[in-house]
Amino acid sequence: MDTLHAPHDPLLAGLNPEQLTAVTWPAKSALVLAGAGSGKTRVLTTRIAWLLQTSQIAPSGLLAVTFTNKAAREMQTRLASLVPVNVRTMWIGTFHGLCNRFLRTHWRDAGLPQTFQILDSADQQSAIKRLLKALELSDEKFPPKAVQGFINGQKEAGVRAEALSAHDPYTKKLIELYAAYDAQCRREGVADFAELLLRSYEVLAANKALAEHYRTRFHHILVDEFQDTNRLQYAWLTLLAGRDNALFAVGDDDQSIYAFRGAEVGNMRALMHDYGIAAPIRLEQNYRSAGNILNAANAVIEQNDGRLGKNLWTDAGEGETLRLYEAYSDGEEAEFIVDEVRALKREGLSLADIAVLYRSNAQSRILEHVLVKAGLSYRIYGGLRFFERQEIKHALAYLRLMVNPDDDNALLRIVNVPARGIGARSVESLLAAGREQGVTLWQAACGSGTGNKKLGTFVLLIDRLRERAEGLALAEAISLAIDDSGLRAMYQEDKKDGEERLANLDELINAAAGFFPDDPDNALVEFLTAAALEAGEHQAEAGQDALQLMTVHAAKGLEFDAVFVSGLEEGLFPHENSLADSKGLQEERRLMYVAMTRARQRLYLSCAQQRMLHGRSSYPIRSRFVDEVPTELVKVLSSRPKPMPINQRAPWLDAAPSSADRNAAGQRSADSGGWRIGQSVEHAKFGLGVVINAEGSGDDIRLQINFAEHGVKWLDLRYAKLVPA
DNA sequence: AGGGATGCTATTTTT
DNA sequence: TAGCATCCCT
Repeated sequence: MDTLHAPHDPLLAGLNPEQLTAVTWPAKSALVLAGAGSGKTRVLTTRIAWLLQTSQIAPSGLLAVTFTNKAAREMQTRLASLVPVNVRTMWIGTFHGLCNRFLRTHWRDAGLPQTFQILDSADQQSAIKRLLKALELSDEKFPPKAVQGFINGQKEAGVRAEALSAHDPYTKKLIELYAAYDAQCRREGVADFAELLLRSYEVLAANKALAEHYRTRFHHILVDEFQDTNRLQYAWLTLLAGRDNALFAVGDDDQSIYAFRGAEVGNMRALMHDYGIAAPIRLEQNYRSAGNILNAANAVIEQNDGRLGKNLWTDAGEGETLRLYEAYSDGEEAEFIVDEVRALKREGLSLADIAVLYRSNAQSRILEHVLVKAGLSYRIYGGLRFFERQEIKHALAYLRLMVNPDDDNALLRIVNVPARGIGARSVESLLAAGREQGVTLWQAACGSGTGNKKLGTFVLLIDRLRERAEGLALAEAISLAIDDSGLRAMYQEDKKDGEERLANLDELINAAAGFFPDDPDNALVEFLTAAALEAGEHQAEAGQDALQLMTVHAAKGLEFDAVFVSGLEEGLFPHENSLADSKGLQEERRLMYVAMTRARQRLYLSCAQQRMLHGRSSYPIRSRFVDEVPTELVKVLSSRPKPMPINQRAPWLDAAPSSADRNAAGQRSADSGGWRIGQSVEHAKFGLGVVINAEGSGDDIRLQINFAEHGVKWLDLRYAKLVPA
């Protein structure tokens, strides 16, 4: 590194000049354009450490915000290794985590119950469904997801229902729904994710003294992944920063891949404008990837416009060229990848250092299929997380009810789980009672008195649980709830997957035993909050060495020795839903950029000429992104002919026997009676090819096949020996 | 209360 | 194609 400029302070040793500039930036706002693999996290944590070490700020005077819990944890861990501070007491966390902390302190100002509970997306959706039912609106006309999107979108723009107006009746109704939903949440003492942010913002905006208090406190505000902030988050940050505090934002506009959920890359320019930042500090030296990979990625991202501008470089040499493989079919693409992974493994790479990336989750299926066949261990990111499991949600619902009985979502979830004779009609009348009296279901259940004996027993159960949990350690309280609610017994009866669910419930008790609350008297509320804000790892650690499979989105922030970017086809990557406007396409290109910059040494690009999509064969063309990579950086591993365009299908093909469907799905079948256009086949003499046309019927069928080595031929099925390939 | 039939849809996802 | 949600029936 640059020893000439590096001061003697060991904290700063080894930083390159740009990193050093960023770390030792004076107490004023800055935007750091941090390219992939440029040491972003290091800069962020080292700056905090430097500010502390040089006594420019006390640990309490600093606010550091990230998007994910993982990033927050990493920052805390690394900071703790640099300077002797208690990172737990510092305001380092996610936007939502910090807002939650704020609201737990200022719950009165925020008009929330002290024990308010947090709705995750699924909870929010069921709350909305319930609301739609209560208002007798068809979820045909008002799809819960759309309503949810509307509400969250407005909240993330900082807009309440009262501030909205519309002329068309549909939007009017949506606004009404938004208002009714918020009223419902208030009644039940719950807050959704966006609400945490908006409410915090509003409390600060409405309370000058409080805002001033925090502004006097937080002289340095640091933000990670700034390109992912939404409007509300930016407003919240600027509110806290005021005029005098330093807003130190780190981000990369080229890695902005979350516009679809409200991220505003424009916040980067806004920050420069609003805080008089003349130019961003650019971190362009990359410590991750070989030169060829960087040059390829640079060439692709250059096709975008409106960039702040950045060019990654490395002094580590060119490394290997990229490899491109064009397969006949999705199945053959998967086989290629698996073969190649095996070869890499033989060369000494461990599977955990290899990743297969794809644009959409559905693509993992075929890869899994081939991996299982090959006996390679793999790990797929995505899917159900721990706190999203049914049995965990059930258990948490009991706990939530103990803490806040007005939580209707929680009550509805478990009022009859396990079955206690409170069926649909009892629930209906309870809902009706609540609606009539304008109270929560719990209040209605208590009020009904002798009306429903079974409901009374349920109320008693919850009350007794609450009393008995008093004074118990967290893990014991949870264990008690699981036992006395009957959940444990219920899963003991369940032959199907009861065993696994019981194991998960025990895991929940374990998690509670290892949970250290800030305030022991408030352990249960804190635990429930943590469960909502941090739903857990995406999948249990596979433990052993396993190939990593994930979407490109999930790969952001990670790196691997070898990376396969698969399914590089028009319509898939870039995805067809993004092709309508250039904004969408440019986000897809950033996605490609993210994918490519995950690789340290070797980068494979692959695509297929035939792919099953929504149950049909499609014949995509190779992604434009592949062609945006300079050819001299790519070694083409295969160049096989594309199937001819299909102008007309033979009528009999559309009524193909079921065996044809199975063949088309990529499974080998002993019965090779049916063939499909686009299907890969193998011929003893001509080798591999693709069916491109057909004629005849019954015994007299002729197929036109495009062979890789021998070109296009017509074959008579009566004589030709063909096998699916 | 749960299982089977039916129908619809089909990116990306953290908190 | 397949996964799901919903509905209807037992």
